[in-house]
Amino acid sequence: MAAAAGKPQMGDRRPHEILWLRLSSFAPLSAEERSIIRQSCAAAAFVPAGTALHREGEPLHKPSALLAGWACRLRLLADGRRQIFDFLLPGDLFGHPGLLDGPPLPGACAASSAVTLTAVSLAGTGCLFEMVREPERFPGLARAWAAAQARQEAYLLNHVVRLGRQSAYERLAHLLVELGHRLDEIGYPLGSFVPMPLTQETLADALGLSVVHVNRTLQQLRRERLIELKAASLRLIDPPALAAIADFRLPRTLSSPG
Amino acid sequence: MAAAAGKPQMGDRRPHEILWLRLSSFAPLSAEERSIIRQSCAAAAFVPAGTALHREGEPLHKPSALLAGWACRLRLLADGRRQIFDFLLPGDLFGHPGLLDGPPLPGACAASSAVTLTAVSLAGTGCLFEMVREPERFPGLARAWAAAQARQEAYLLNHVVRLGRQSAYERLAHLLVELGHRLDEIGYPLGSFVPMPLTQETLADALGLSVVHVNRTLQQLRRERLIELKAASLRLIDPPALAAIADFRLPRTLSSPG
DNA sequence: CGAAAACTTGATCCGACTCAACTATCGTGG
DNA sequence: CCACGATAGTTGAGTCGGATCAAGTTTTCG
Repeated sequence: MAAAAGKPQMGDRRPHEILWLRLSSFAPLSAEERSIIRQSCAAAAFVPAGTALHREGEPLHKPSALLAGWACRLRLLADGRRQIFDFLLPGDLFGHPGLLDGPPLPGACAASSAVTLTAVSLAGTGCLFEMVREPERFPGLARAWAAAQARQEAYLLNHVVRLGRQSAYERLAHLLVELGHRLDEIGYPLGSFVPMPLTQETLADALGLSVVHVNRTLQQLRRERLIELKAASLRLIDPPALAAIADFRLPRTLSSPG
Repeated sequence: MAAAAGKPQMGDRRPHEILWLRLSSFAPLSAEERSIIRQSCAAAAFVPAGTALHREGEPLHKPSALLAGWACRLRLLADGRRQIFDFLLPGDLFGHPGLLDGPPLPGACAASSAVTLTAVSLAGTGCLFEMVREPERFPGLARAWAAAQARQEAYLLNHVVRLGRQSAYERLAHLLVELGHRLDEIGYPLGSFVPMPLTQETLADALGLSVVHVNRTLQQLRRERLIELKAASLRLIDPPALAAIADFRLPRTLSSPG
């Protein structure tokens, strides 16, 4: 499949390009840093859908980056209920412990599991992450990393708002707009058809709803011509309207001209 | 022993001790680092209840530490709904941007507001935080900081689980056990009476419930002799039972012998 | 001591869940 | 290429947890 025909821009370019583009959108990177990134992506690992990347409570190994495919972080309750914390898209980093300090925090354990939702390709956890530990030598990488972190936390806060204070209708609108913006950042323009590999059950586990209710709510969004969703493909027909419904706010984590 | 009579252990010691104890529970600190902490706490600022520490979208200033009193991070929706993300207790750090990288991430804005829930005393945002930016020189401080961060994220994940997949009864049990453990760490033994300055409305805004329902659910917990709650004082009568009800897991973020 | 804030209580309503089919789509092997 | 089972999506009926509305009552504090 690889290219999937209709996909615009750099949906799935050379593995290292997605990571390069993503990180350099957070902070300017030197040529040396760029070459480190390329090197780190050279040995990308392929992982099938439904694989656990790490499990809650396990000591966490090296952090890594998603180059292609989707994954999520989640927790399983004792009685089988599932809660998804966030989604990992191409270009996203994960596996960070407390982060970029010297010795890698011994005894630190993952507070969540991570599972692939589609087939996925992972950056080799090689030199790249040793580098991040030397912020003086690689200031660009270190800053990009920290900014990506901050961004992810902002998304987590969005998620808390959805779960705590929004209706099913608002939650779905909010999440879909958020994903739309994230996909926009990695080359799928907002308002066009973008890949949406999440099943309704996955959406339900993320949004704290039942599958049945996710289904009905999606239909409502379709009926109102706010979204188009078929196969594994989503189009936000009216992003501003969706954002208004959901009280969605772009994370102004950093950069951004004005 | 400063004040307040009935409070056990080091509930409210000299300001710098709480921060010292807290941070050194995360990583061993050198004498030099300790003196930095003391210095930073010397100029503690007093802030009354109900004060905004910072607002969403504002560029964030220096990070700081709570030495006494409670605060919370929250977001306000357009229509007045409120969602509380987490609570800040004595010894907690806040105001972290993306964190401890070199130049302080220009353009980074707070993704949440922070408000004091009681009168509060804040560590002077002086030298302490300049120090954290030089991890090579102050490895203990840097690691403690990162660990505290990781811990806070783990609590945020707990919160997502509560909101997404638990009943009102479970949510309250879960939050109360969590607070119990956090208070235990700062000198209020688990199972004893501890300060609980949160109003039912605050609990409601944290747990995504209505005030009325928080009230009824608290009564159920009292009726079942799981908690005792009066005035601004809470006692977890049966922490294991509460933890079982709530499927509560201690964050094993780091250290801890085993 | 009075007013505001916090907490209770009861009645009613509704958003979302559950249960239980049923249909469509997808991948796979015969 | 089709038959098949499996996975994902759809639909309807009935129920319930928690919201809302509308009084109270108590506590706190100036």
